[in-house]
Parts: sequence; structure tokens; C-alpha cells
Amino acid sequence: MKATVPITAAGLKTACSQCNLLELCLPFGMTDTELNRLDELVGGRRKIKRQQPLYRAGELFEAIYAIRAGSFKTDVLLEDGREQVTGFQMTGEIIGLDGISTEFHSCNAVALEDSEVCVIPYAKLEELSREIEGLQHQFHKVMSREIVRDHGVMMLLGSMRAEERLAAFLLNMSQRFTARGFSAAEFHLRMTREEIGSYLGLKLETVSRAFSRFQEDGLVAVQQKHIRILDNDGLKKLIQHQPGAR
Amino acid sequence: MKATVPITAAGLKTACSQCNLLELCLPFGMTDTELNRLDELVGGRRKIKRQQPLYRAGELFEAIYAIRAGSFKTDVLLEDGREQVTGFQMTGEIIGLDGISTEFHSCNAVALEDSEVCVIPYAKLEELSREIEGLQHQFHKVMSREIVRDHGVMMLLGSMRAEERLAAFLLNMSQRFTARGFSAAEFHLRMTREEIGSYLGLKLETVSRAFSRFQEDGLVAVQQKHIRILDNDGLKKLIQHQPGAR
DNA sequence: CGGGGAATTGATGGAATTCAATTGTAGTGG
DNA sequence: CCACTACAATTGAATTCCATCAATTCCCCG
Repeated sequence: MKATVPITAAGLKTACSQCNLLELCLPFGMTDTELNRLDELVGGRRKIKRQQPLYRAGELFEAIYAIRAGSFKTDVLLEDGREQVTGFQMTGEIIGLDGISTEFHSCNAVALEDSEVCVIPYAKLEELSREIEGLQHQFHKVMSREIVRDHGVMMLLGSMRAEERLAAFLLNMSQRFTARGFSAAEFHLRMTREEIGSYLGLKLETVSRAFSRFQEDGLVAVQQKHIRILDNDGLKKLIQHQPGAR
Repeated sequence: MKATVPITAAGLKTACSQCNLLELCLPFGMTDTELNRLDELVGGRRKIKRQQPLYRAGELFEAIYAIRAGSFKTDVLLEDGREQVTGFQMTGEIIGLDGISTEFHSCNAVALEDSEVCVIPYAKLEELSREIEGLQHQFHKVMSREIVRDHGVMMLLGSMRAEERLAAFLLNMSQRFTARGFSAAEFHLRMTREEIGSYLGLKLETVSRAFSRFQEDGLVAVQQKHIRILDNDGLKKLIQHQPGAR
């Protein structure tokens, strides 16, 4: 093993240059030269068990996280108990950016399955960003992408009907699974109907009914959390220009 | 006049160090030393007439903008004509961050009144961010704040009822006017009921009805776009723990 | 194999949309 | 300056979609 590759307490390589998630993660688009300088970026790894928080709203912000394995949800809680899921995150995606703004996390991040993240100390990220142009640029892109994604969710919540929202959600999941080398047509959702509902601004019963409707219409085959998309174009058509749309 | 202060075509100083919006804008929190280096950041100014776009979705992204005077809305359009307003921006706020992600703008930015912006060429911002730690940090905070804000809107759209949404909107506007030295209780909205509705995921009639209801209940005095908040606490109470909330 | 959360499905009610008519207001030009 | 126009906002009545309440059913996990 090369001496330049650091070893964590768990005995695992943490070097980005050795990671197969590269294409999906922060180092995307960087030159080999730049990539080799990244090895000091990752502070270590952290395993999170299903249902356990990676961080909680109100906690001091010190690092962002790159998801190495597994998946998460982020949510915001209102005083009266109402919950809003603000996003679902998969491997390669960066989580924790909300904390930069105030130095405290503004939402909760909870593992949907047993997961592992790379810990990226924020101070170190800023430091390296000043030296490595590619890292700086990529980091900014990641943040901007999050903003654009949020705008898409706002569009969904603000001007789509229940079935359109679910169709958009399924197509989005499919696309992200594809990007990770999984099947575009068949996948396993890690979140409950209630979590999907919270994300889409719907009640779990409505989500369930929409799934049933899709099944009746031959758009998807649903078996609990296992989804098979039968008519991709049908789902797409559902999103754009539903005649009686609000 | 000092030689270090650049002059635009319009004959105006563009230096951040001379700007009274400092507290609200990108240079916030920077040291004097750092601030003096910012004078090369702003490429120039641009005036935008009411209803005119600052940029459009699909346009090449080259700069972000700091609003010097006036206000804007950003919106996303769906193929079928549906519009979702994703935000309203006021003086000192940064607009255009959506473009970093793909090098193309993903939404439209339209002036709600005759306005003026400082043009901040993005390449120059990245360049200076590598040299000026305070600028880098502040820029990251601005982006993160946008993400947190969007999460708040998602909460609003996903789990609040019509009147709660409007109350939250009014309180948010009030707070932002306050931060700019205007009255917290009395202000003029620059956007139409339809634009407010689009932002809040409601139809304009629903917005209008909610305004009327607030007036009946003695919470606000509404005269078209002129708003006077009579019972701030009443509005706050509306938001949290409405008994029959979804 | 049994228990319990997750999901489905049905019946009912309610909040917001839709359709429609009217009023109000700001801006324009005679 | 006032009439006129066009757009913005208000208000009412009917409809629709989703939430709510409730009862099973289905799995998954211990």
C-alpha cells in the first residue's frame, strides 16, 4: 500500500483518489493533479445505523458529509410537531450544507438504512478550496445544485397535483439510481409512505392511493417498497400538461 | 475623489467599501483590510426597468448580482405554462446563484420595480475568494442561507394551510423591511396577489380571501398592496400550532 | 409463528380551486 | 383634469381534490 494513502481508525483508506464514487461526489471534474492533493480532505469515516441521526438541528456545524454508502433523509421540525422532509440523499451526495449559514445545523439528517459517510471538516474544505481551483469550483457547483434542486421541489409542492408529484418523485429516484449504475426501472425505496408524503406535501394515504392508481393504469408495479416502472413515458406525460392542472 | 475608487460608465462609484448596503450584502463581516481589496470585484452596475428580466432561464451564466436598489422575483416555468415563483429578493440580497450549477441559469429573474444591481463576474468572484478568506466564507454563507431559506419555503408549501402561509409570508417581509431600516409594521408589497399566490402555492383568490380574513380579524389593515400589521403576535400565533393543521 | 408497524382501501368532510361577476385602481391620452 | 381603459383585487357559489377517520390486510422482524 502506498504511504500517501492515510489509514483511519477503522483501517480503511479514506482517500478520494481511491474512491469509486468519484464521478458522483465532490471531486468530480477535478484534474489528476488536483485529485492527488485531496487526500487530506477527508477527516475520517462514520457509520450510522438505520434510523439514527447523522446530525440534528441546533447542533454545532463543523463538517459536511459525503455519503459513501446508504441513504439519508433531511427534515425540519415545527414546534407543534409537524415534520417536513426536505430531501432524500443517496451515495455520492453531499449533506450538511445547511449548517454553513449560521454555524449550526438547521435540519436533522437521519439514516434510512445502515450507512457510512466521509467526514469533511469544513475548515479544511475552505482551506483547500483556496488552494485547489477545481475543488472550489466543484464545491460551489454542489451548493448551487442543491439550490436548483430545492427550486424544483418548490415547483412540485406549489403547483403540482398529488399524482404529478409522485410521478415526478419516481422519475427522479429512477434517474438517480441510474446514475449510480442501478436499474432505472426497478428499485427499492428506503423510505416509508409517510416520509414520501412529507416530502411531497401529501398524507401517506394519498401517496398510497396514488401508487395504487399508477398500478391500475399500468404505469408501475408496486409491491410495498419495491418499485418497477412499466411505462416511463406515461409517468413523464403525467407531469407535463395535465389538463385540469391547478 | 480617491484614485482607487473605480468609476463606471454611468459615472458612479462601484466600490463595495463605499456602499451603505454593506451590512446586508456580500461584504458583510469582512475586515477593513479585506474590504479594501473588494473594489475590483464589482464589474459594473445595471439598471433594470420594472417587469424586465435581469436574466432568463437557459441563458449563459456569467455573473451573480447584488441588488443595489429595487426588488426582484425569481420563477421557474413549466412547459405547460405553469409558473412557480421561487423567491422575492430585496436590496442587498444576492441573485443568480442558481446558474453556478450548470453554467446556465435555471430560472428567470424579473424586476418588480425599477431596480439596479451590481454585476459580480463569477470568474472574478472565485478568483478573489481564493485570496480573500472573508469573502470566501461570506459567499459560502450566502449560498447556505439560500438553501436554508428554500427549506423554510418547502416547509411552508408542504405542511401549512393557506392562512398560515400568508401569515408567514407577511412576517418574513416585515422582518426583511426592518433589516433595511424600514417600518416593520407598514410597508408596500411590490408583487401582485398572483405572484404571492404562486410563491405560496395558492391561487390569487385564496390569497385575497386570506387577506380579507386577516383584516376582519384585526390582524392587518390591507389596502391593495399597502400593508399595515396591527397584531404581530396574532400572526405569529397563527403559524404555530393551528389546531386543525394538516 | 406471532406481534406490530407499514400499507392499503373505504367513507366522509373540508379546505382550496374553479368559474364567474363586480369593484377598485393606476396609468394614458384627449 | 377627468374620462377611459386595462389590469388588479375582491367576493360569491359550486366543485374538486385531498385530508381525515376508520377498518383491515400485509409483511417484516424478532
